[in-house]
Amino acid sequence: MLSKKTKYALHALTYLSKNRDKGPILINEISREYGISHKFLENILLELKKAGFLGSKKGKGGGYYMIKDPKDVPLSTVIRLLDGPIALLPCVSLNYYEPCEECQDQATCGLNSVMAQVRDETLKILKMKSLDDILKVE
Amino acid sequence: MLSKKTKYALHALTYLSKNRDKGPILINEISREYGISHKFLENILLELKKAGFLGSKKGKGGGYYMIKDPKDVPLSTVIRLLDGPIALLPCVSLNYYEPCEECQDQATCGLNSVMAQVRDETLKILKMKSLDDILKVE
DNA sequence: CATTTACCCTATAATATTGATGGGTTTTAT
DNA sequence: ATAAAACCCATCAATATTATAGGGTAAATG
Repeated sequence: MLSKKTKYALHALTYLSKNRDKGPILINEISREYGISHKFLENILLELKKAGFLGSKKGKGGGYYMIKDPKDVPLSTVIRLLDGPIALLPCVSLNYYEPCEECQDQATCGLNSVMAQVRDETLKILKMKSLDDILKVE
Repeated sequence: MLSKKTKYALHALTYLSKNRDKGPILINEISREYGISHKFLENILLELKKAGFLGSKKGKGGGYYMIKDPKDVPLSTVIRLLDGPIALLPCVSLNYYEPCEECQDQATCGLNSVMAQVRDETLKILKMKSLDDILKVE
């Protein structure tokens, strides 16, 4: 399941995408819009900025704004950033790999190969689908 | 990510599948084999029994044993039983559906439709693959 | 200079999930 | 009758998640 953090991030990103022409947008505006606590959202937006999706401007008239084209923000990247691994097992995670303690031989582990398949199919979709694809209505 | 509970369940099931000819098998034997606490495993085996995968016999010479053919135990069923929903959003879960608070219109929600796709592809694999498929070596 | 607003850090608490434990009951074989 | 083992109940411990709060600093605007 996606965490609220990730959902909030996606909400914020879609909101900022829809309002790209309006210049910097206040944290407060977004948090009010979606009922997210100001401070919690602050952290999320900061992460999104550090990841290169958003820009920001301080001081009066400041706020956050999209840097990237929504088409260039795959859902997989957002989910990984906020939620971590997409894979169902650490031993099949591409970005957060860890060997599994129990299984002796990964190459011949039946579960490993099934979960690698699941990961591949999931990623195929989440990499293809971008922010732009969920903008329609939301 | 799969919980330890689910992983333990899969381990127990594969162990019992491999030893189907040996009659009832002690909780202790399985817990020693995989380093799972006896009590925790007890709960898991009980759930698997109630779900109809396992049978049990009390008293001396008792233990747990497979009832179903491993071919008839899809991974999706085991995961759902122990871990709950497979979907990434409650609003696209087939077995644990809940509407999402934020989104106004599910029919036109872009995220909903993407996650439904992911669910479908994931389920396609996890329904097709059974316990039997992960028995090879493990 | 004063105000605004993002930025950064810490801490806390409430809640949920996950994993583990302890103690006792019932069934069964010998 | 005794011992073995599943069964059942309650609770706790550890961890992660979600959210809130407070304090301040830095930059930009007017």
